[in-house]
Amino acid sequence: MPPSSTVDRILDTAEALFAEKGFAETSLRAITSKAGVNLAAVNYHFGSKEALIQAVFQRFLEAFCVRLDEKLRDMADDEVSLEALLSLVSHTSVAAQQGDARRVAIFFRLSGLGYTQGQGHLRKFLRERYGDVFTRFLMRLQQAVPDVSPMELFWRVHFALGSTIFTLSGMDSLRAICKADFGDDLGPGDVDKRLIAFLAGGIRASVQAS
Amino acid sequence: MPPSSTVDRILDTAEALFAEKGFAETSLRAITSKAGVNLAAVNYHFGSKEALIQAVFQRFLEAFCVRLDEKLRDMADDEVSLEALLSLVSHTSVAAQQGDARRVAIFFRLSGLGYTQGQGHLRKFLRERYGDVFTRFLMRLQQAVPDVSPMELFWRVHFALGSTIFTLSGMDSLRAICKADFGDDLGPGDVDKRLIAFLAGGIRASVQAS
DNA sequence: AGCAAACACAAACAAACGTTTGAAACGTCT
DNA sequence: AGACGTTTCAAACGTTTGTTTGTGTTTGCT
Repeated sequence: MPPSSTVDRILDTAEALFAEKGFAETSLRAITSKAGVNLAAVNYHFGSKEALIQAVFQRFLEAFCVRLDEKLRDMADDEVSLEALLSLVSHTSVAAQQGDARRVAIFFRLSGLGYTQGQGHLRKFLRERYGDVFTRFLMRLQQAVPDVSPMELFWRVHFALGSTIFTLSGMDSLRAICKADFGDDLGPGDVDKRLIAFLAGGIRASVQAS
Repeated sequence: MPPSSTVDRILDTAEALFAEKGFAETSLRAITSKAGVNLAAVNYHFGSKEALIQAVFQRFLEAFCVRLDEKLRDMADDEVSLEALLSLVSHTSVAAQQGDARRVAIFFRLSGLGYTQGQGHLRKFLRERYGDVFTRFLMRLQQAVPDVSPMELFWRVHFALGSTIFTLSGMDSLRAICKADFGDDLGPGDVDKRLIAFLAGGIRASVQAS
């Protein structure tokens, strides 16, 4: 095991508990006792609870953004479809978590919480640190749907982001309901396909005259 | 003013503070001091903090569901377009808050928090109490897009719900960004139009072969 | 071996939390 | 007026929170 497994155990446990209960609802004592480390370890290694939250985010986002950026550069100047770009995000998310679909869901759940909770100082942090990757992705999207004006695209991307975060946040519950109501047991990949089709349809929607 | 203005002042203040900071992050002391009432008033009038949260929800949802149900019955067996149904939700939300767009945003922000936070016992409460109105609305949607299978529609409605909650949760921030980046100062109505177009496009998207 | 830095640990800290208490103030009856 | 139920209020309750402290223990370097 790694030289400092305490740090990793804290990060892993915090990630899971934050996603399950939320930030404020998860105490350091719950994290440390479940992780099997001393209570003071959090403040020793991370400084504070808020710094822990940022560290949890950063660990995923770093991996995700690096991989996404690589793939975007690999595409060079190729023309890529809207669906391909959306799938890219999905696949990169999964790959950045070493194929663990459960952790992908956890991360998006965290994103949703972080996006709405916490006065947005987390959002500013993300924008400053990974804003350029996001901008690069946005330009690719614009190439894929040249008929949609930049401002329209801005809004639609955020609409799509909402769907994604919301869906992946509660995917387990939704899949359970789906199975109960329709008898269809969908895998995570099936949901992804449906979501991407929905998002592509929305982003491509013709602008209606007002 | 009403006979019991204490209850209303608590509800109003709690609604705003919950939306701003989240449930766990908002203390009863913050609510009561801002509302200008005694700390013990919450437990006296509502019983507990959790009961307060439910009361805040119920006040809006009751008004919303009653109005939505009325409008749905008024439509009788008319054929209504998908866009018209989505607009109906939007207009009903605004009407149920007496035209106060700020409070509509607050409510959707609360919905988003309630949907992800709190182990879902709030979601169960909503489903039990207002599930039939939701079902009735869903049947109308199905009529509007008969080509989409029921299960597909189930998923797409939840995708749409995610977009809506997420967007209206952070609409103010997004509008500020939009103004800064594009110089376009959109009103809440403009965002609604764009959101509805996006949702309609997504819900109507053709199912792709897998 | 010996020293210093890094880490783990139990214990305690002050602050904030939701909730309860008992008495004061209020309005409404007969 | 007096008595009653309702509401308000300041104060305190017992927990739980994040953080800090002091003291061991381990680790790596010379």
